[in-house]
Amino acid sequence: MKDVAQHAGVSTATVSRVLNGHAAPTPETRERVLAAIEELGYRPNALARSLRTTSTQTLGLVISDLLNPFFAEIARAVEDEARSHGYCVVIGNADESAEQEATYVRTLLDRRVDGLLLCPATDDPGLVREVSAGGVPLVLLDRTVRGATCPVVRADGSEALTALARRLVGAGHTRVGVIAGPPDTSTGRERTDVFTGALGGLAQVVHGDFRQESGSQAAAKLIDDGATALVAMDNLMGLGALAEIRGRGLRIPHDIALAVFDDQPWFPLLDPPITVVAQPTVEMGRAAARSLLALINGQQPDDVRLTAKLVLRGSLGEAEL
Amino acid sequence: MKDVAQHAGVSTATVSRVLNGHAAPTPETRERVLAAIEELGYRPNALARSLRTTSTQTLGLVISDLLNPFFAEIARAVEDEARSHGYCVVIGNADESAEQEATYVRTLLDRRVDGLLLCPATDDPGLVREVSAGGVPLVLLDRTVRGATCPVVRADGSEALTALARRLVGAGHTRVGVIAGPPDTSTGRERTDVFTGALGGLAQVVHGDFRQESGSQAAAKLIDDGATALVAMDNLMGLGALAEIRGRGLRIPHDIALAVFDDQPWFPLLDPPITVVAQPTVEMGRAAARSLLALINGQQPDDVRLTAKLVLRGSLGEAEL
DNA sequence: GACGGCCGTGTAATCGATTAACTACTGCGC
DNA sequence: GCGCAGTAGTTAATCGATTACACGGCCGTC
Repeated sequence: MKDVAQHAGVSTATVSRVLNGHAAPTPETRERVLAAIEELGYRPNALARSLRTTSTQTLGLVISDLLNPFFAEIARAVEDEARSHGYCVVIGNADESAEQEATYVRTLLDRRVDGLLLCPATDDPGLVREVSAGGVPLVLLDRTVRGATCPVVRADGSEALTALARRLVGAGHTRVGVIAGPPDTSTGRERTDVFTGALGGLAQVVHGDFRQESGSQAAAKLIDDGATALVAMDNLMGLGALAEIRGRGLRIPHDIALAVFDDQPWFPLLDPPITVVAQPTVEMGRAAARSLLALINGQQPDDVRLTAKLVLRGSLGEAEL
Repeated sequence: MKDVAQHAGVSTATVSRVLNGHAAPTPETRERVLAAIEELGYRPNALARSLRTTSTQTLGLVISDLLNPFFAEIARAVEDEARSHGYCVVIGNADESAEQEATYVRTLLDRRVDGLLLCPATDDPGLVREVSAGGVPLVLLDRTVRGATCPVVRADGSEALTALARRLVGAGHTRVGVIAGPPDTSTGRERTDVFTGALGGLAQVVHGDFRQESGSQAAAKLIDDGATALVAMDNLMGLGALAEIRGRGLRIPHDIALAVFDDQPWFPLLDPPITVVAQPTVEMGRAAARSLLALINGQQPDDVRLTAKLVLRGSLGEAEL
């Protein structure tokens, strides 16, 4: 910056003013400064600027698993929304581990992100408190924690799950195997509670960990126990269940029905296409980013609750259509 | 930091030494400082530290599309490798747009990443030159550019594609539709060249843009032109082709054969499972991160060329088995 | 013609760390 | 008792920006 100033025959203050679009500098001075910048290929140091202004124009996003298309879509939406407001997003991959999640959150705080978007790995409010104590704007996404005091953005699947349960009962299923998420996550618990409640005793629950392998294992157990329908509460576990079903040579929906929480672009291409509860991922990501930006600007955004929809496609059998 | 120093009755220099594990401070002093840090909940400001040390312990990664599982896997692998060396990764999503790619690269440079990993959207070496001119360590990943002067990490699919072509010819296919990538990307061109060369005149090529929609359109055109086999040069275009095939009620492999470049976890679950050329994504990501770290440490890593493998699964028909 | 106001720039303090150079103290040998 | 080496800790410069305040020139008014 000093070089630029010297080159243009002005002080660094003037260079800074030109850079930040202040009213002061003469058009002529401005021109000289811009020429010098161009000539020297100068680019301002964002670190120094942030240090001085205490604003990084950066949002932190800590998600549970980048390989899960659900979170990838959310990340993408958050990024789009943030960018359109001049913010940049730094993504942290917690890998469904509370420990790694904490590490990432701290790293992001150390780098002074202007706000943080978090998909908490567990119910534990400890980390959320830590962030709040630091006074950093925080919005929870997809999942919440016990006694959360910050805005939460998530999808409500109750209606869709209730409708799904009704279909299954109506189709005469007697044992519905539920491949549930971890009981220490809000989404894991809530979805399972609503769904088993609506099934009224027909449900048999096995908990997985939101990963493919656990889906296969849970499916195996449930099939062995005589389940006539399987419902996976997350798309990766759904993939695992599907693999197990195929591995055993069972046919959907003839031998067993299947439904999955979270849609995927390839679900409609299976034979039969998979019935799902589809979350509005893009909306969730955008809404979360908007809430966080509002919080950063001193407003108090409300919680956002979007609605997940039941998409019937055929994997439950004719009964559904 | 001043607060901590005051609290512990020492100077900021001493606090800094404790923080950085310097030899100087007495165990007793160290203890007092750590206690003060603990008590005040102090966390060092990474911006200030980086400004002073000119090292951010951060790698930039600019990929073409986060929603493409191929890149998501790479990102994941890069992150793992980087983290294990104490580095953090900032991901930028270029969305297959050269403009957005340039924006991201500049943003990352402004934030003074210690090194940059780039999956270039096009062949154009302009951006690569810009980065090199800035003296920032750079490694190209998956794709290269014309006259690249930096290390490149990629997968070689020639062997697999040649074998694939041989199978198709052997099975008696007369018109093979190739859904190619953009001709201004190295992967798009190379894969197509090798494959059509090996097919010796049986190939009909339509270019897509590495996205699902373009895959469907290309497939439609090729099917209309009487293709008996379709090969998509990227997994998203493969997904699009599959959708088009299903949409027309065609059966694989009876009516048409299909193979895709890039594997996906759900390809084996289709009926029939899809034959693919599988790239070693995790290896690629790790290798790229390692090369970049080597470059940062002043070494001169070689280009890395990994091998993609043909995985036969059934979507080419009995001929393949 | 002198004075007050306004405008474009420059000077210098500041953000929060790191670190070279210096100071103060301890203890040892002669 | 004195000097010297060695060690623990402090002072202050520095990284590259932003910005409050000061300064000097120009113009209009009485």
